Amino acid sequence: MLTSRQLQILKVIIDDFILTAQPVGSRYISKKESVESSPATIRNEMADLEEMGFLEKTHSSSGRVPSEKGYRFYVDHLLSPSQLSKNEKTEIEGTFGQRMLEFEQVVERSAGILSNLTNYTSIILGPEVFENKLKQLQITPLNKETAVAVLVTNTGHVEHRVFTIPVEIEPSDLEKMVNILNDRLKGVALIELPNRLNEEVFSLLREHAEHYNDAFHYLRSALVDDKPAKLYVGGKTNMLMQPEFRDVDKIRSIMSMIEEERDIAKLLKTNDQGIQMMIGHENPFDALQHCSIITANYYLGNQQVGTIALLGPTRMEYNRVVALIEELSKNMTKTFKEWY
Amino acid sequence: MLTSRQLQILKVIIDDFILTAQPVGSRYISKKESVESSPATIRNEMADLEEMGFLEKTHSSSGRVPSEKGYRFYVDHLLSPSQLSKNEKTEIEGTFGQRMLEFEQVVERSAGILSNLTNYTSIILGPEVFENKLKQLQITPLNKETAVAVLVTNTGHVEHRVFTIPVEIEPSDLEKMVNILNDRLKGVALIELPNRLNEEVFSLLREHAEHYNDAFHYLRSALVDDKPAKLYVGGKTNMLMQPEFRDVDKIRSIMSMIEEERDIAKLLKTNDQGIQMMIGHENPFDALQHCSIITANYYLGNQQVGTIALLGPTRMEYNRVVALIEELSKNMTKTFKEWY
DNA sequence: TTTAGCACTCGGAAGAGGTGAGTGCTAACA
DNA sequence: TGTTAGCACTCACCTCTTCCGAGTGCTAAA
Repeated sequence: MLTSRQLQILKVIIDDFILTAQPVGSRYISKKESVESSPATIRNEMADLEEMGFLEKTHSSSGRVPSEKGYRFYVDHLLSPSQLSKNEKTEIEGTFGQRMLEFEQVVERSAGILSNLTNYTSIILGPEVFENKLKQLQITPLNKETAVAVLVTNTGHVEHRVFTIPVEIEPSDLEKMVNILNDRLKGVALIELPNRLNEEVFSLLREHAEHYNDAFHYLRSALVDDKPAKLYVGGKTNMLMQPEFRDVDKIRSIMSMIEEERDIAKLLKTNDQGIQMMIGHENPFDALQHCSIITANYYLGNQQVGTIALLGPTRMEYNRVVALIEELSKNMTKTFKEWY
Repeated sequence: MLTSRQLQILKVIIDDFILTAQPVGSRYISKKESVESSPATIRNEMADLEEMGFLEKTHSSSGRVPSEKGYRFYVDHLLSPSQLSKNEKTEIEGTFGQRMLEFEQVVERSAGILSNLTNYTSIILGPEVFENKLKQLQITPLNKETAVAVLVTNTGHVEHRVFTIPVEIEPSDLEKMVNILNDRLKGVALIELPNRLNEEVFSLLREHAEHYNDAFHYLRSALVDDKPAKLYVGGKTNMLMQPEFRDVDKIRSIMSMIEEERDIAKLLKTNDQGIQMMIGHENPFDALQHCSIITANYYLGNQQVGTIALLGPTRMEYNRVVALIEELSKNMTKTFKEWY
């Protein structure tokens, strides 16, 4: 167990290193109000903390730097989420005070706020669209060969897909067909659509007109939804301002990963409640070994639909960031609740 | 006027510098097959070329490096667009050989091809949506207060906007209303919609039901289209591989500009036919002073709708890039032509 | 247990010297 | 008159050394 002096010293070191990115020395710590001891005593304590794995040295005669274990201990035991500053409050209230009607808008602005206020990169994982329920289907012919199917879901999300149609289809037939489809498919989850089409609707359509065999085939392909959850990224260039990422190669691997989307999306997809943190090697990706990721989920009603995350160096302002993310996920959840 | 030997030397220098990013010396040039003279002669010519402003030295005893004027002369007079390589051909044909139905898909893949094959950053400016003509309008109520308006245009583009509705509206009334709107607004350009609504439709709606005063107001706001043309960017991280952009600050200003979108969009918006090039300071933005931008337009029918561009260092493989962009803009134009 | 003192370590800045790729200039040559 | 060989010169870059200072660990005294 750590003594209270060790706790204090560890906290001072991490707090200071987060601010300056410079190794912290014993003399400097001794001058802090919160610590009374002399540099020599502090050196002894630091040596102990290093032995326990909470601190590291960059070279044999340098000051101390937090290890990943140190950060982990810090966020688990020493973290006191800070109050939001006036500036932060006004920015959040200014945005969520406005009436927003579109999901994308809320998410995009949230990502913007998060990256603006932190100088880190914000990543928001959107909802899995395929869980949405169909509210209305519309098919609009574009020319002789193609038509566009538009699906509006219960959450106000709009999907569209262009597909080929058999030449023979008549406008009036099409209308009939769309009516049947709407009648039978309303309320069905998008991912279920192709199946439902098979079971119920096919026979029904067949009764009402010819040539539906072909049409059916094409329509079905149009209704298959294989789009992954969308990723909203804010402040991509913020990473370039962090001193630990002055190295172009490091930055490139991180940015490639963000651009790739797939791995990041997988990483963020959790169902856990509250704030989650991954510090350095706690995530499996080489590119993110010097990064920390803080995530929180947001909800639509009681259902968790997406994740809001912040990507920064392991030397992250955890206390500020945690407060911010908590506040934002609350605001998002609240906004969505008002809609439904 | 330049002698043919000077032309040859200039070409060798630029070709080589584009490949290696290293200053080119006289001894090296003299060993090239295409040049017969001795290093001393070449030095004399190089001194002349420098005096004329086509070459520069990085320091007093370094080899020569092309100046922006040099590049400009090169692309104007020495450029022989290269044949596409087998690799390039298969990648393009592989993509455009598939049947693609959606505009976004074509543009996104084109951007992908361009950045993959070049290691530069590709930027494609989408069409101005507001010029599209309305094909079908649909309004779907989401809850008591909001509805989503979906607009399908003649190009298969789908726009949607959530808007507030007055509480009193009945489903059957809504259907009537949508029918009237579709009847009156089909074929109208999106940007014209709000006006048309004023002139013709308002009175018509009024005759058919009460409460349209309010509904009208909200609907109108939903039909205002202020979205700028969309930007499709591919290979954002490619810039980080160019040796001239090892400097994090340079990269940051370039990436911020791309992320910003507004200035880039303005820069790309041209009506000129054929390939356009901006070399270094020929563009007005500080961040892009060491970049070149090659653009070509693509067409929908005879109408120019968007621009396809490649952003790289001034030391760009102009001959390859020009051939590629030409080929791609042709393929895009052709694909779109088949649709309409 | 704490602290003062001291020798020690190491990164980083500054300077010196050497190397090599490249130049410009001059004078001889075809 | 244009071309070329020869040569002195320049400058980036590398390496080696030196010096400095911030910081350490250890020891012995308080």
